[in-house]
Amino acid sequence: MTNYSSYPQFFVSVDCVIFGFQDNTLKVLTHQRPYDPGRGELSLIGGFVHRDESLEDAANRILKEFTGLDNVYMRQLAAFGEVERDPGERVISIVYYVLINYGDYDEELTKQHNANWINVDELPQLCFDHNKMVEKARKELGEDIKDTPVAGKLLPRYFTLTQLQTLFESIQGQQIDKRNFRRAILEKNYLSATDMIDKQMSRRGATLYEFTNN
Amino acid sequence: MTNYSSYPQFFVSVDCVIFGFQDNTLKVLTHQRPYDPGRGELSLIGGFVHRDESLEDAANRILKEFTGLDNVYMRQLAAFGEVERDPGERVISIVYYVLINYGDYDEELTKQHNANWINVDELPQLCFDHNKMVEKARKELGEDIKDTPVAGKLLPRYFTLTQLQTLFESIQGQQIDKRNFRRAILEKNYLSATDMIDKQMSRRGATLYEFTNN
DNA sequence: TCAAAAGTGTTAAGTTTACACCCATGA
DNA sequence: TCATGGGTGTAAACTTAACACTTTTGA
Repeated sequence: MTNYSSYPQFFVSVDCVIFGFQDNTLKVLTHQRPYDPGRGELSLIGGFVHRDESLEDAANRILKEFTGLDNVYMRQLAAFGEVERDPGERVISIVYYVLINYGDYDEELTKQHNANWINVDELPQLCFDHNKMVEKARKELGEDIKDTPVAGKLLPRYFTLTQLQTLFESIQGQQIDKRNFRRAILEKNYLSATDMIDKQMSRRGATLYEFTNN
Repeated sequence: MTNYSSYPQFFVSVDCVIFGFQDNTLKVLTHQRPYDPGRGELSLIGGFVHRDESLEDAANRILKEFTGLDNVYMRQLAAFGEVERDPGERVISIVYYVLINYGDYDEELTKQHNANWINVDELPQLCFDHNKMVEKARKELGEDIKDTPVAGKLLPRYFTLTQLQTLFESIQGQQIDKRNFRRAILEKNYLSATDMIDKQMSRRGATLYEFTNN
């Protein structure tokens, strides 16, 4: 028979680095921690893992609870397990990074949770080791966006190439040449042009694209 | 006051995918699981996290216990947390991949633990989700070796370029052109030639190299 | 003297970067 | 008609890939 009972057990939480893109800026969803320790400090969206759910299920449940969203793109980033990372009790946290289309989340829910989007480049101090989590997630996202079509997860279904380029620029933190960007991204064949034109940004109007095999 | 006490707690283990390179083959250290569930099945080297140690400390402790080695190169790979991954109890496992020089480990210790090196390409079924762990670790190692000097961790201090190339080939699973390989690896400037010659493999002898800033 | 592994350069193909002007439109 | 963002091609630099012969030496 199994007998692990001489070993210690731990609280296990899931923290989500939820990225959104708005006003040409990469943002992270945070909220004010509603309980001690660290009550009132800024925190990533997280919660404890339940007995009957996998880590990924937990992340999905928490995400749904805070944003109303289902079926969201997420990837596990790392486990954070320093002994004193949570000054209250020993908690081991599994971190996911999550990409959502800014337009999709349920504003009522985020309000209820005191959740707010903060520019990634202007993050204040977050509780515990959450700043490290964001930093790591951002680095990872910067890699992933280069060779997988994840950028689409941060945009509405239809978008212009200029929007997409701005997204890349804000994730990578550097300017990109317009012609080179367009050639490169179109060559990858994840995009298809629609016959719609977006006139929000220019008199001339820009072709709207969408990701195929999203 | 902190009060997490309404949340469940979990056993947390660390599993190590320990890679070694011998006979021109990439190998993984496994052992026979000494307790139920899965007693006698092949398992990665692992153990439970203790209360007062970080995840990385746990990995180091376990590594020392099985191989006698300290200060070993390791990186966290992922957390595995499916509800039923361990058929005995719910256990969340944090996986590290570890690179050691095959010549360095303590053979007495590995014997005591029934540990054995197995060719990565011929792994039989391991217990639980351990095959997945190895697969993921191998993929990761394949990436890391391309742009960081981690290959050195799998080799003795002094080695020939042919040995190094064979190591790359066995990690990447494909042949590499000798001239291109040598040029590329030397350009990276992690290696320095010694004035020693290795005559094990050829009459002529091959220059021994070492990694700088190991 | 020969078998076996070590060592060594060049060319072509492909990829990445840098760079500047015309287009279409609504106000 | 003009201001604004949309759209387009080419050449140079660099990187990667393909390829074959000579060297050294111990048996």
